[in-house]
Amino acid sequence: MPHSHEELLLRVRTELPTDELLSDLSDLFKIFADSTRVKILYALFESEMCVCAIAELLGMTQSAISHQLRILKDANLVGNRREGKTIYYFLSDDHVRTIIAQGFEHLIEKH
Amino acid sequence: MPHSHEELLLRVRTELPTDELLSDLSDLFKIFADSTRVKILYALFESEMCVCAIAELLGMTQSAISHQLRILKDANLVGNRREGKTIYYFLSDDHVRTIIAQGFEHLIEKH
DNA sequence: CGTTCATATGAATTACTGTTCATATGATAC
DNA sequence: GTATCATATGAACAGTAATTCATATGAACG
Repeated sequence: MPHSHEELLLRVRTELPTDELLSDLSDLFKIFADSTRVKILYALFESEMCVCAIAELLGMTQSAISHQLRILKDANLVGNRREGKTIYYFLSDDHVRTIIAQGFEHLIEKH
Repeated sequence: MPHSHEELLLRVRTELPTDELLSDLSDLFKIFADSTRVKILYALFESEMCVCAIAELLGMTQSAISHQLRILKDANLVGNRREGKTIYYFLSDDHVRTIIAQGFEHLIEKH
């Protein structure tokens, strides 16, 4: 330590959220940290889609998409409904849009 | 495929950003997808800090913090300045605050 | 010069994560 | 019932990523 930073450390420590909350926060961002999941979410911006349509859109196997949809659903970012044999997935709320849009803005600004 | 979804696929395909852009986007979120990095960024909300102060604050080794700071710097999320032997890190812009705040809002809303 | 302090870095290890493959579930139609 | 279609799931594999350890850089001070 260059010189005593005790006051700073104390102040920052009191302002810092709990480990649990910060861990939850990074867990949330983990979901957006995979391009397949981002593509799925982006696709659902337009319209609800069934699993096989998403798979065809992204050129990936049904299994891979299904695994990712489970992660998105566990995180409450998407919901689904059954219609016969087909299951349609959709965005569960508009927070997803905002978070992704925010990331996009940052990218664009940094060209 | 349950029945023809060709029109939908075509429409979504045209709206979907390029693979490269979506990949960049998930790469950006990857940086927020680790609790150590989120803690570092959150600490820097308050004030610029030297490496050893961050290490002490988080109770981690200097090496671990240094590795993570490099990642944050490569992503242009933090900058640094030297003052003698000490190197101070700081947030490079306010986009970081916005992105993290947005994530927080989502967490809080979902309790 | 050499020593010390603050930080950076490369390699190794461990832990995690995404995809594939094979198989299971679950609904419809016959 | 059986067959088929859409989806889910578990295990295995491969790639990635965070931390540790040892060491290197680089500045200040004697």
